[in-house]
Amino acid sequence: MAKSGPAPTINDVARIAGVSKKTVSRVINRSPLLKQATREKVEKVIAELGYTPNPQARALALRRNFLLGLLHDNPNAQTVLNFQEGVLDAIRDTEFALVVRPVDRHSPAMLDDIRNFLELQRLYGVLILPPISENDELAALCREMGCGYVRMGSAALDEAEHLVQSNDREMVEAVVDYPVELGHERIGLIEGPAGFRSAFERREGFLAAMKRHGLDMPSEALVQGNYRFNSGVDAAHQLLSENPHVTAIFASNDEMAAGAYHAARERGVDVPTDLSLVGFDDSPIAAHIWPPMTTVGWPIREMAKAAALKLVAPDTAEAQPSNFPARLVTRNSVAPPAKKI
Amino acid sequence: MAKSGPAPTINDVARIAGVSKKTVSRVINRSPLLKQATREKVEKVIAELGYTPNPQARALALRRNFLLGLLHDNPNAQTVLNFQEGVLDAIRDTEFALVVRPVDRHSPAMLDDIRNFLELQRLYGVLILPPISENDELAALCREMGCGYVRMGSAALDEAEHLVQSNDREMVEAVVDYPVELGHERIGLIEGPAGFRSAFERREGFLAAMKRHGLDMPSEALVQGNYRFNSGVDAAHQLLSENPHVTAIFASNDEMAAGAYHAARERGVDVPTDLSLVGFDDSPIAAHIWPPMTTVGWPIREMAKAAALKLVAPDTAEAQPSNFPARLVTRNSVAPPAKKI
DNA sequence: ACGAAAAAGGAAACCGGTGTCAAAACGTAT
DNA sequence: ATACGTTTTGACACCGGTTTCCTTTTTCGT
Repeated sequence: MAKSGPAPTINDVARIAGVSKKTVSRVINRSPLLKQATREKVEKVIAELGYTPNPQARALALRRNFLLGLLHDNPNAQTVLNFQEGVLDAIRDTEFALVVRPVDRHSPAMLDDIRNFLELQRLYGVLILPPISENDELAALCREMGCGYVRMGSAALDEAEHLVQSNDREMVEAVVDYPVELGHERIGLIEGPAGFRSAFERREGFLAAMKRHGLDMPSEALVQGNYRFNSGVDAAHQLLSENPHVTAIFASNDEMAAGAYHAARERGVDVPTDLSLVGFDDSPIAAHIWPPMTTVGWPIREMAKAAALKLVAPDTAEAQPSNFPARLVTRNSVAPPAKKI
Repeated sequence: MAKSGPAPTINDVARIAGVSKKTVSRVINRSPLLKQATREKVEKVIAELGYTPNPQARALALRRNFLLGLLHDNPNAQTVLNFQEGVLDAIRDTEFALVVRPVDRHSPAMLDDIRNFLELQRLYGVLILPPISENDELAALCREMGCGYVRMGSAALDEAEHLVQSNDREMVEAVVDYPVELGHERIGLIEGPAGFRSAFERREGFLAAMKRHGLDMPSEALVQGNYRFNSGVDAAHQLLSENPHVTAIFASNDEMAAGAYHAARERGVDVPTDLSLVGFDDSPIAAHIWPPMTTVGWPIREMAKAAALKLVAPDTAEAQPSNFPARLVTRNSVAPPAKKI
C-alpha cells in the first residue's frame, strides 16, 4: 500500500497537483481563501500519495515545535503515570507529543541540567509536577528561557495562567471530620517533609480541623515523615510509643499510611479495631493493602488535562479551572474507636 | 546574563567569528579537519553567545530527529516508570529525548492510531513494552514505516537487533525450587491471561519445575487471572476452594499475588503460616504488603537502557546483551508448610 | 625556491515547510 | 470592450542547520 522509499513532500504534492507549494500549504492549514475546486484537487493528491507534512520542517518554519515536556520528581509512580495520561487526553488528536524528563531534586546541578534540556529541545512548554513544581527558581528559569510552563501545586504558587491547583488544606480539613464524627478524639498526624508545600498545607488543614472540633493536639502526636513507606513505619512507631492513647492516625500520603499499617502489625495492633488510619492520594496501595484503606482521592488526570490545555489551548473553557475538588474514598481502615477503660 | 530576544543562530556565530557557517558547523560536529586556532576562535564566540544549535533545523537537514518513543500498555505504573528511567539513563547527555505514548490494546483503532502517531512525529525509533510488544502487527508497522524499534519481551519475539529479552521461563523454573526445598509439595499457580507470552512462559516454567521435582500438578491447581489485583483475589478463592490442601501459591505477577493475600485474609488463612505466596516482578506492593512478599525481580531499568542503546548506539557493548538475569527477592511470605494431619 | 599534494575553509544548494507581496483570474459596473 | 475591486494563486525569500564541491592556504620533498 504505502509506497516505500522517501516520504512524499509538499513539493511532490504541488508538482503532481499542478499547483504551487504555497497552495498545498494553504490546503494543509485549512486556509479559507481557497477555491473549493482547488482544495479538492489537492486533497485528492494528498490522499493518493499518503502525504503527511514533515513536523521538523514545520517546526523550523514556524519557529516553534509541538513538544510538551513533563518535569517531575514525584516518587509515586501511579501519580506520574496518571498525570501523563491526563496530558495525553489533552493533546490527543493534535500534533503535540509529550516528552518526559525526571529530575533529581537533590542534585546540585539540577537547574543547569534542566537549562540544558530546555535549550537543547526548545520545547513548546513544560508541565511541572510537585514537589519540584514548588521550586520558584525553576519557574524563573522557564520564564527566562521563554519556555511556557504550568505548575501543578497544592497552593497558589503562581498566576492562574501558570498554575493548576488542588486545595489540599480544604480537603484535609473536610476529611478529618470523618473520624471525628465516628468518635475519635486523639488523632495523630504523620506529616510530610519540611519544605514541601503540600506537606505544609496538609498539616495546616489537619490542625485547623482539630482546632475547629475543639480537640487537643499535643506536639508528640505530630511526627514528620518524608512521604516514603519506610518513613511511615518509623513515624508510626514513634507516634504510637510516645502517644499510646491515639486511636487514629492521619498520614499525609498513602505510602506513609501503608508504612503505618506495617508498624501497627509489628506492634500487634489491629487496623481498624485498635487503630484507624487515613491516607491521602488514593494510590493503588490504598486499595490493595489489608484492610483496604480509607483515603483522599484527587483528580490528577483531569488536572493534568487542564494543565496541558493551559499551554496548548489557553482560551478553551476546559483550560480555565485552576482548582479541583477532592473526594473521600471510604474503605475499611477507619472504625469507631474501641472503648477505653 | 543570557541575552533575551531571539536565540543566536549559526549565522550569528559565523559572522561574529568571521568564518563561514560551514566552519561553525564543523566545530559543532567535531570535524577533525579544522585548525586548532580556528576551532578555538569559534568556540569562544559560541561560549560568549551561549549558542545552541536549533534541533529542529538539525532534524530537518539530517532528515531524522532525536526523539525516541515509548509505546506501552503495561498496567503496572512502577514498571513503566522504571523503564522510562532506564531509557533516560541511556540517552542522558545526548541530544535524544523520550516521548511517551500509552496505547489502548483493546481499541480496534489501535494500529491506525499508532500509524498516525509515527507518521506525525517521525520518531527516530520506538521502544515497545510488554504486553503490547508481543503484537507482531505492530512490529511490522514499524518496519513498514521505516521506524526503528526494539521490543521488550519474555521470549524470542524478534531478531536480537530488535529485542531485549528476559527469560521468564528459566526464572520461574529456578524460583519454584525455593518453596519445594522448604517442603511444599502441593503448589498452586495463578497464571496470567491467555494470549500473553509472559503468562505462557511463566506457566511453562512453573510446570517444568513441578515436573522436574516429580510433583503432582492437578488441573484444579492452575487458575487463570488477568494480571490485575481483583483477578488475583478471585483466582485465589477458587484455587483454595477447589484445592484446600495447597500449601503455597505462585502468582504470575505481584498484583495477583497481592490479590491472593487479600483472599487469604478473607478466608482467615494466615500468610505464610498456612499458605506461602510467591509473586513476580518485585513491584512496590510486594515490599509494602504484610507480610512482605517473596517475589522475583528482574532488571527493568538495565533492560530499558540496553533497549534504548540498541536504537541510539547499536555498536556499543552495553547494547549487546539481549538476555537478563532475574533474582529471587526473599522476604517473608514463604514458610515451610504446616504439618498436616 | 618551486611544484604538488594535503589540509583548511567557503559558496551555494538543499532539507520541507511558511510568510510576504505581487500577479493573475474573476465578476461586475460603466 | 474597459476599468476596477475582489478573490485566488504563485514566486521568492526565509527558518537554521548540513552537504557537495570547489578554491585557497599550508606543508613538504627535492
